[in-house]
Amino acid sequence: MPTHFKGTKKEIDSLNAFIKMTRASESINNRISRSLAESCGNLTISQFGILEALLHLGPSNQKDLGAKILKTGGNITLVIDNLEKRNYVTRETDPNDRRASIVNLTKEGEEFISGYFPEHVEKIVDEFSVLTSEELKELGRLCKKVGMKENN
Amino acid sequence: MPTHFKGTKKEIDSLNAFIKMTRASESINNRISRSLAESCGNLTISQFGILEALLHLGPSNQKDLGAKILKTGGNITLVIDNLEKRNYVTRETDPNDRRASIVNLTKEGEEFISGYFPEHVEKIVDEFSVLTSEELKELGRLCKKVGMKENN
DNA sequence: CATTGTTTGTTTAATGTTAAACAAATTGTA
DNA sequence: TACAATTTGTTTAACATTAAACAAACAATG
Repeated sequence: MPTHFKGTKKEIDSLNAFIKMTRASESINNRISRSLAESCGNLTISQFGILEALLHLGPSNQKDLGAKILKTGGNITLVIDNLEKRNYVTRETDPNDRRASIVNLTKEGEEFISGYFPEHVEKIVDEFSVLTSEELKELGRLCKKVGMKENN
Repeated sequence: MPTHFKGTKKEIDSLNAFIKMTRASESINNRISRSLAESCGNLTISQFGILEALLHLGPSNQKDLGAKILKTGGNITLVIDNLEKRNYVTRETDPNDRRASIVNLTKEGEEFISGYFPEHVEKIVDEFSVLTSEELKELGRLCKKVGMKENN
């Protein structure tokens, strides 16, 4: 189902790449979302993203977490609020900059995310299992190249 | 900034591809969204997707439109409602299946989407301009392959 | 010091999204 | 025909997301 758009080769190829990338990404993320809701007490993909970031980056302020999961500041406030209610994270004010809150994983949050992460990885491996290992690397490389064009 | 996760090569490569694909897709779609809001009277990316589908597929029922833009039925109802308020589409009941509404582009909707589409395409071309034409095609091919794995 | 601008996080209002429950029309099967 | 199951669209409640306005802390410059 290529686009019916009549344009230059470059336009058609760009549009096709865009549509296919969007569809692939959204359908995978929809399935991951549903898994999280089912197996993890209605955990949101944003909440999961924050936990994941904290696990791998260590304590971080909300600004950095927002940049990491590509959400706006107001949204991060709510996501952290909800994670706090679950006792998965705590906030503490940065002594070096009292505007900033440093978000920390609690013991409970750390146990949850590190325990669930392998299962999450297996789901993703399964999603990409149609690609050869060369294709997988190439896909990563190409998406990185496109994603790097952040600054326009 | 590859993931700090320790796992097999396949796990790491899958996770990297997933993260990079998600980031690339979301950051591009965020920018497209913002453009639509600014230049098109707060048109939503879902609304735009529906108009685009109608332009290229012709009149379609809500079920098919939902499948096209990967949104749930209840959401399609609202999106079509909002497009109706803008006088961009109309609903008519399918004479062959009275459960179904066939959604049509109005003259106004058709003029809007076909007039704006070239500008939209240029934005996308620009987003992917960091790739060579071979890379562009390969990205499309790989995403298609991953996206086809719909049925699990 | 005072002022000005920036950064960080919060709040609010408007809207989008989903899942679940539902009604109506259709289809299949006995 | 009658009955059950499916399909299509709608409604509702709960929640996520954003942009905009805001307050507090910081930084820079006079």
